[in-house]
Amino acid sequence: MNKISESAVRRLSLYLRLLRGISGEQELISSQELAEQSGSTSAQVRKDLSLFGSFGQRGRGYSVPELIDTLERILGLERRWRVAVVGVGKLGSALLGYRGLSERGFDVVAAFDVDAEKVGTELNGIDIRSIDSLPGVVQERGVEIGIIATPPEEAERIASCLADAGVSAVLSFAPIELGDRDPMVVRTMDLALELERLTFALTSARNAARPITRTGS
Amino acid sequence: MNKISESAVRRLSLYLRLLRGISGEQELISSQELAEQSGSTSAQVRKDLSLFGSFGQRGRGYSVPELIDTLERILGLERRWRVAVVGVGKLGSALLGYRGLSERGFDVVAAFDVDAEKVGTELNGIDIRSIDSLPGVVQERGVEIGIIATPPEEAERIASCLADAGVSAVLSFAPIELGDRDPMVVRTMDLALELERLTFALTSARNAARPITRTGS
DNA sequence: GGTTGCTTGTGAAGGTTTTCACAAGCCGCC
DNA sequence: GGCGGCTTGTGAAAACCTTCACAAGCAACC
Repeated sequence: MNKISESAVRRLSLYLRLLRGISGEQELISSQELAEQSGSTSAQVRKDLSLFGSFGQRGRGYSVPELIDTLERILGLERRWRVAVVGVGKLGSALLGYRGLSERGFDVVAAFDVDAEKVGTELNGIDIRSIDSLPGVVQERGVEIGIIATPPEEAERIASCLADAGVSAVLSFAPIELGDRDPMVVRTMDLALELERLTFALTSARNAARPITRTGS
Repeated sequence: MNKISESAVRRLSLYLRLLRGISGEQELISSQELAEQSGSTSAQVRKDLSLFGSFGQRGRGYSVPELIDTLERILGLERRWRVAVVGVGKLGSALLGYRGLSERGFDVVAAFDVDAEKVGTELNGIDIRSIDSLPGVVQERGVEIGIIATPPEEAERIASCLADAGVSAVLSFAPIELGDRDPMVVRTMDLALELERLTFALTSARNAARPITRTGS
């Protein structure tokens, strides 16, 4: 199979989310409609889907339930995934209670923290365990994906720990670059970086008028 | 000025974060070093920077402090930005207490919620106000960026409300598509969508072997 | 059954981003 | 001052992604 671009995958996820939202209300959907809802173009939608096969009916459009099934299959969502949250600070706690995860097929089955005060307590039905017990718990509960919500200083160590424990993928909220740990897939979400993309957009019009020059002498 | 791609902006933010991390330890850095740390290539680094001018010294590399200044200028970070958090649930509370924001130049100066129980209380030094008072507070405190951390049902209304109040940009955590509200810049962070990118990566090798076919008859 | 209207799937064209490769330029040393 | 080692900045090439445009195919209606 050809390599699928990151942007295509992102759009496929988006289509799926939109389709689930209209499921039941509508039997068929055209690439045009899906394009409007996703802020894309109908050609793009068709191209994205055609990367994986032919799912539509010419003259009619795509069957909503079938397309949902297909996209779930493509994205690996025909089953649920077991997730562990590492770092039960404010962000970690928020994630433990986030319904949006289980609604989309992700079950948080474990939580870890270094803080001895937290270890042993329970939050949203998940017992908080110490980092030391991570390898054992990951194996027992079949954790496949880790979410790192620790301070940045610890993220590197936690990533190694998760990799050693056999976790396949990690989503990190720590604003540091985590080195590759093949075959574990790592992705970082940096909130401030996303805000910086906004400030760039807000500022770039102004910069266009007065080009950036070096500071100092 | 030529249009700058989203991916270039993302990388520039990343370079800046890395440079700040080594500031003081090192006077000069080569595109090669920056590439290694950011998981890119030296040619890419040089191209990204050359989009805005010539900041390096041939044979030596880039001055770390100068490059930090330059990147801050490019990204619009030579000044601090005033941010409001809308929705003080678990995620919103986590954001109000997140030091990573102020460290990177973003000051949370206001917080809003619909819950009458929360309105009037204070969290991390920020008073929580009702949504009704949003337009006034936004204007008084000069809020420029909004962060939407409400349930998805409310996100659309809040986005309109922020746009009407004159906020220039919004980062939303609600997993729904927010329509364009020109000239307000809107960006959505969907946690589950990021996890889906991971499950796609984990699954795609398998799918390559047995192509996706339509379900049903 | 033929005609009309609509929508998919897809080669080809067009556009954008990344990579390549090298001249230009800086530094330090002899 | 000239040479050698190193690194930038940048055209050109390659790779990649998006848009275009149209044949192929479905459905409904006469």
